[in-house]
Amino acid sequence: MSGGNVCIRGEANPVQINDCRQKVAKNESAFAQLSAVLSLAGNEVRLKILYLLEAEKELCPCDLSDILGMSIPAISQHLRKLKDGNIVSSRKEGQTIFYSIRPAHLKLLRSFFKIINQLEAI
Amino acid sequence: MSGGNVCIRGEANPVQINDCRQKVAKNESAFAQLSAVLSLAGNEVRLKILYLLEAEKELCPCDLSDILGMSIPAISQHLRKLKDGNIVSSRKEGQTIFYSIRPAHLKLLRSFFKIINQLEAI
DNA sequence: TTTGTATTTAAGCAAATACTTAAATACAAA
DNA sequence: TTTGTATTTAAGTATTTGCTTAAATACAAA
Repeated sequence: MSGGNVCIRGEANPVQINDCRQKVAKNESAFAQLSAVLSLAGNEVRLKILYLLEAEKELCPCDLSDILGMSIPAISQHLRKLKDGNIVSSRKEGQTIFYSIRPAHLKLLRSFFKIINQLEAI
Repeated sequence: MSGGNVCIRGEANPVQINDCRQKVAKNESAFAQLSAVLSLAGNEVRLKILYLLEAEKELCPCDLSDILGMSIPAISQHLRKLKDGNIVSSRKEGQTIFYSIRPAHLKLLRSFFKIINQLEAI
């Protein structure tokens, strides 16, 4: 399916359409990368986890389970997705595993947390 | 399920846990609102649609279908989700319906587009 | 009115999500 | 070694998602 639904209407601008196609093509990889991060942060539980990790520097699955009132496996599976997406990293101390946000993602995530704190104020 | 998984380990700090619980409770509505927007933008097709709407001010489903090489109903259903989420609005001109980004969301979305344009540069 | 265009809606379906419970790891402590 | 703690993994399941095709709207033009 491609180019089969072109509108007949006069206003449709072939130059504009082509320009748009190129914009999309040029940023294909950027769209994939960013949408992956946004969809991870777009889950309410994971957004809370990230917010808490930023506030507390690091937390373990057990603490998160306790704070959010969710089962340990549920939390662990969310953390796995965040780790697979390279948004968080982990370190081991004894039998406890501490998760924290990867510095590379802090800037984007902080813009989200700022919005959360602003919404709270309303 | 609540408070049933408290870790036994010594480092677990009851004060910190309680502090976190309050932070989450205080922002409950903000988490719901923001995660809704992020999950809408977290779909690759919708992220492209939003990017194009910002660049072109407004576009119709037919144009978007043509640009993105997707069926009209598929595009229409994405636009409906964005409209239900109050991220875009529409105006009618003849038989064409033009969609555009609601000003209230432009600031957040522009921070995404900025990242896309930066990723492109790499 | 009849015909055609732009769009939405509905129904169906395969794949992805987000949980559950139970079992498996890894390792510290007794 | 045995026991217990923190965590992950696996399997099962209900729900959601994102497309498809076909039908329904809405309305402009002939």
